[in-house]
Amino acid sequence: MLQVQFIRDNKEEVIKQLQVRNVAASIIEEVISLDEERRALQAQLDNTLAESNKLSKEIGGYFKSGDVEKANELKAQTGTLKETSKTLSEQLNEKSDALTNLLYKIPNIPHPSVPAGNSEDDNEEVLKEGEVPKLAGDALPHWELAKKYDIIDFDLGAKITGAGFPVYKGKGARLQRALIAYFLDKNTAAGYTEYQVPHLVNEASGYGTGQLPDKEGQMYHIGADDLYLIPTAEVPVTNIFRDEIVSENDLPICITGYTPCFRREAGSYGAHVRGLNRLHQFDKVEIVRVEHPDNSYKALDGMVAHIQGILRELKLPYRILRLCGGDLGFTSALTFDFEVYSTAQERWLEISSVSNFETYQANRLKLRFKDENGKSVLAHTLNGSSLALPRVLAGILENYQTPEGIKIPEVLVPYTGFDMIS
RNA sequence: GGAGAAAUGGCAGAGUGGUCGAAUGCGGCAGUCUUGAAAACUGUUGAGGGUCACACCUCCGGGGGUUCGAAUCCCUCUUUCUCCGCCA
Repeated sequence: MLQVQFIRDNKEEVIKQLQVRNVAASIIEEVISLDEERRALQAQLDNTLAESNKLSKEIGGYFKSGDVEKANELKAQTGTLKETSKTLSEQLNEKSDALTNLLYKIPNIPHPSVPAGNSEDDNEEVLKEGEVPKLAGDALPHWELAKKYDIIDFDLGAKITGAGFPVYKGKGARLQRALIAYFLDKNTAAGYTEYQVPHLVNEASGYGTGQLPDKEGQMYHIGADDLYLIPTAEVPVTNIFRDEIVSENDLPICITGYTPCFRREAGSYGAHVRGLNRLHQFDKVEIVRVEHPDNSYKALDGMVAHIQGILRELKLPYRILRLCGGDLGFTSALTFDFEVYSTAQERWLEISSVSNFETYQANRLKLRFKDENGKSVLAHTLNGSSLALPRVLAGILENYQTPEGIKIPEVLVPYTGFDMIS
């Protein structure tokens, strides 16, 4: 969430910049007035407590010196102070909660380079690269290919669990494993440390990265234990740093991790969710960075370049989009989406999303570092997929299909142990 | 799952219901000494709110309670450790 202090100090600017995301100015006004009320109550409470602390000390003194009468006299005075402080702290809690809840509803301030816009149609294409292969007229979409070569079984997954939980078989399963290993190797070679993290998280972690409270319906919830299945590794990985103060020398912190991801995707249907296009469970390798604020945009560029490198090696046609205000994720200040061209479906598939959250997550997480003056400063957090497996797989199947079978991208052959699915 | 013990500052580890935000050691930082470093010595060193700056307030795993006053007493939750059971 945004920092109240920042909103207070930059009110007009905040209002203006949030208009790109259609946030009403009245909400900001409300934050400011709630904060004022909160601080006024805090001051009153503090004074009341100070008074009663003082009295208690005096009473202690009298008891020590044996002046019980005087002590009891003072004791009588504490009653009303106690009442007052109780009422005040109740009011204060109410205000603080109201303020926090309101702040939870305000999205991150977009970076100045974020274009205005309402939907994905307004995203700005910043780069397009790679050759779209010319396929034979009878080129198949990946779900047909999956069936033809018996490498992914959607019906079987539906039988065991439900729609959106595919079963990978034989070379299909091996290709998945190869991709995970390849991605992790690329990331660790680029300086990211590999982590294995839990796939279920508690409520506090959900709040830490901003999935809660507003995206509650997107996560699977285990009621009996009050845990959530992770929708992305971002949640457990970023929460490693919840309530942490790291040393400035430790920055940047670069972590990569592979996890399955679980998303309810309620309300999704139709042709766009066919095959691997949208799943309830899928695999993803994620990169997460904790950065010094001065360096975070440079780091974002570095992450974009890193993912470009992977896509070039895979020889997949892709493009990079700068998300517009309307399509930008709630917690992000600037996001680049990567899309791979699906030749058989003749459409672009999102395979990565790389974002700088600036201090938005760090403020919720209380993730800070000590600067050179010994002051605690909120760090910047960034993350990106490198990469999401299903759509990369779809892209490979569709773009690498030949009459003889599906060729395996060269860089993956050492990982798969075969160069053709036929 | 059953029985017991514990949770204190970056770490280790004291703490009697009343100047305890907390002894002491280690670590960190600054200084003295040194050509430099080490050692030694001196000082400093938790977080948040609040203020122009002070004052002041809150925090000793989380939440609640007793009390004029709680790190210290009570309840509850969580976590860790030991023993038993089960188990990849």
